[in-house]
Amino acid sequence: MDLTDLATFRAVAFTRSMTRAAEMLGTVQSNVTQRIRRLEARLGGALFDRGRGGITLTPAGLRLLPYAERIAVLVGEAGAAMRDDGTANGPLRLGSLETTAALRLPGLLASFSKAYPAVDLSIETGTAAELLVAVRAGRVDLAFVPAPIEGDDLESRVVVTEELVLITPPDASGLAALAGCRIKTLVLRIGCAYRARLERLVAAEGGSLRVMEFGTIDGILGCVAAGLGITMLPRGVAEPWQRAGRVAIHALPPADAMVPTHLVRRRDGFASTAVTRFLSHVAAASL
Amino acid sequence: MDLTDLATFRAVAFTRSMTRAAEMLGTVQSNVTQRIRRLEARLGGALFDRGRGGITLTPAGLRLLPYAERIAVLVGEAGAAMRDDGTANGPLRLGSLETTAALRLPGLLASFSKAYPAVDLSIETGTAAELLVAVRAGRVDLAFVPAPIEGDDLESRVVVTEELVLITPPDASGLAALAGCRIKTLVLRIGCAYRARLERLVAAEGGSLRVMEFGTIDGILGCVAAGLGITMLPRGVAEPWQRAGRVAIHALPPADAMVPTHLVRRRDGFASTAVTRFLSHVAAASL
DNA sequence: AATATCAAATCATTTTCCATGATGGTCGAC
DNA sequence: GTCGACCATCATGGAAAATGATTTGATATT
Repeated sequence: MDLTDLATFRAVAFTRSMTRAAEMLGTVQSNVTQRIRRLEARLGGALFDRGRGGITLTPAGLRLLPYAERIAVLVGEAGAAMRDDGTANGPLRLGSLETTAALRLPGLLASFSKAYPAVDLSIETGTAAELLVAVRAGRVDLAFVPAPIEGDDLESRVVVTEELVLITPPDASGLAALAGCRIKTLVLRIGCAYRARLERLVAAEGGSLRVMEFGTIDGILGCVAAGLGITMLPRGVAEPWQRAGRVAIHALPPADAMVPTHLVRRRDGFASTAVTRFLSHVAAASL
Repeated sequence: MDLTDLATFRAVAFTRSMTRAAEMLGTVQSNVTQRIRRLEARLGGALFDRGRGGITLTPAGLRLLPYAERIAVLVGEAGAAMRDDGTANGPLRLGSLETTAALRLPGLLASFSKAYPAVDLSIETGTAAELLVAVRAGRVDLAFVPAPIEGDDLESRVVVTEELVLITPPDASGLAALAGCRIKTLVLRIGCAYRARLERLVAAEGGSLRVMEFGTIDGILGCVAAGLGITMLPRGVAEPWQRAGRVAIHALPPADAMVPTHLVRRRDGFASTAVTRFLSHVAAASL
């Protein structure tokens, strides 16, 4: 079995087309066909059903796919492990919620980057669910996500606890005003972790929600300031806007408000020196 | 990175010689040299120190080796997973203590083999520690080992509890006779799991041990019968010899005597249909 | 010091393998 | 029917791998 064959297999499974897999891999269709056929011959069974309108994985192919993924991840890590010479260098891929990125990371990354200039930091933002997928797939080394983390293949540590607050236009009253109303709420992304909390809270007060999705935090706050709706964000993100008098902040009952942020990583993944250093850097810094 | 390169790397690391690695792989030395050099060039660092009297792994090579092993295991399992069509067939590799193999397995294997004739059973015997290594390395699918099992990468289930008994020549008295004596004991292998118990027991009575190592259970029992020393084995193994009047069996206090035998497997390993069937077969059978 | 020995590196040659582009076949849409 | 999309097949040039012979280097032996 050849690693190139496995990569080809993954590409075909992903695109469900040999032709598209070929261009994804930067090669020609006949090459893909040949590799797949050879792989099938070697393994002694069909991996794809060639049918009308594209090709689909056979049961055997379905069983092989997760192994192909795991092997690909492992091969990538093998190279990283070998290259790691005990000094913190190379890439360090972080994942984070947009709010965490805006609120907590700038100072942290600046000091870490100053301490370890040889590390290439990169940050990917997304919802908690997306980040966990990325960690599991090995696309990011570490991710900051709000609890809870399920699954024993991941290892996590609470690094900071955010206080979520309700954010309204400056003239609105607090939580009580939610009762019975039909309120427009503004969220960052559809899968946003804070959204569920906001929905629960509003529902508990007898209100109901309409949701608007935004791409940026400033966009949300700007619209709240303009009276378009309400939102729920960490206190630190909203405070500058409050001080400017553009929005009002309303504290929530602690049971609803406190969200621990975990720094999570794959348990069986390779912990590069850069990862190790970052973990202790986070532990030493007070976020 | 090529899988063949990784295989040659493993072979060289294992044999600590390119020449011997070559013959292990069925190729020529120059080929091995070239592959290693190419691998080193691609990964950007030396894997071996070519020094006086053979070659040794560099730190980078040491870091790479466990990945090479894991990838090799995974590739093997990938093939098995793909081939598995839901019927129990193909190889099923079991590990067991010699005593368990003699006492518990014959009936079990006979009935399983009759129920699933397409499964190729093979058994490897060794000490508990050796068996756990074999399970972790993927050399065996399932192993029968005495407790305790440590590590959360393994999954185990108690399948039977053995009663260990003290075995002496027919004319000897029981445990009390150990006090203050210097006794020759007979064990199967140096790392034998029962040995530690025997030592503890004798030490508690104020005796001390000299150990003789044997290759077979019958060898041990024969020597005990001949008055050469004492041993400790599961009751079932010794009973035929007792009935023949050749040895005496002395029960031990239950706290020392009862040893649960676990059936253990890798948690993240691929459970072939044959493995699944064997597990339920064991659960159904009364050992 | 000369040399025998052993293992790895190097080199030239043969062989194998692979990517490519062209072509053919099949199925569905129009 | 014909066109378009898609995969299979085939021949070929080129690249990479395996091979056997040779060289280099280190070590032990006398």
